[in-house]
Amino acid sequence: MPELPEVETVRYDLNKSLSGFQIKDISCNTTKILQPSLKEVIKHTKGLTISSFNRKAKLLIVELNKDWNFLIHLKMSGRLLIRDPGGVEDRWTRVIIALERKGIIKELRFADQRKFGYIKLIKKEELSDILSNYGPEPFADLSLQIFTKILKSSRRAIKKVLMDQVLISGIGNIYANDALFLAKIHPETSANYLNQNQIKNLFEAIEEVLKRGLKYRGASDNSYLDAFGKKGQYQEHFLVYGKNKENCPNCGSVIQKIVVGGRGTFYCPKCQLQERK
DNA sequence: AGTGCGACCTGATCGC
DNA sequence: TGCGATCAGGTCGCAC
Repeated sequence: MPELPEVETVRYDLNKSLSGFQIKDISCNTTKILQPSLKEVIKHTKGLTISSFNRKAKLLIVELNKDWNFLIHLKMSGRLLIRDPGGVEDRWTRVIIALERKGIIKELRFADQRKFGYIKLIKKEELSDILSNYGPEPFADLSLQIFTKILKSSRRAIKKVLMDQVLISGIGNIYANDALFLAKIHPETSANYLNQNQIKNLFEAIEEVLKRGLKYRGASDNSYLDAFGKKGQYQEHFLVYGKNKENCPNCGSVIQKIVVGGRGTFYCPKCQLQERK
């Protein structure tokens, strides 16, 4: 679930709340989530201070004041929670990072029902190599011109292209569905079949749905919670995602569910006409 | 090379 | 009611 708007919401709040905090201790009850190992991570990071929280695509980057970064991926069910020690329990807590700043003690907890997510300690110098595997970032380096080039170079279904992190950063299943609806494009249309007008509409639709996601602090259709343990609200504003058999908000037709790239895909058969596979 | 698909996990929900 | 099957979706590794 966590896509660009969800990860960005978490990043923003963590950056505001936990920058300048020092790592006092770390615990972990699910070995593979904390990499390379609890022992190694403690050895290199105990006593370091968090400089800032950054983001690339759906990846959260915690910059420490020495030569280290944490890379955190929430995958489907991961949560990062700011808590007071001894306060509420969070189900599925896997890693706890104990933090302190000017006598204030906080915990950053990583909770993940399905254990797909991870916290990985890397050397700062490894970062640019890792980030080079991700495409341009919407609102930053993805321009209409670059977007056009990306679509022209692939015959794959447009929805798969939108969700391919190598080509474009940050778009997942929810926002891909809603952006294609907003642009009135069928999700299985070949990317390189779209004309310039459609490309422009889609480019603008992507920015629009991501902006809505950010405005509503993410979509909590399933397990997503923000850094304070609160739900986002974008699920109240879904256009077609998850609305199988409901009526199209635009024309009233019945929304269809198909599978594209192994993912549930929702569209209006009237507004988003199939053009070419 | 480009593409597609199963595996990784768990819990909620569905169907019989 | 109870139990097994199915579904959810981000990314990696492998197969064609």
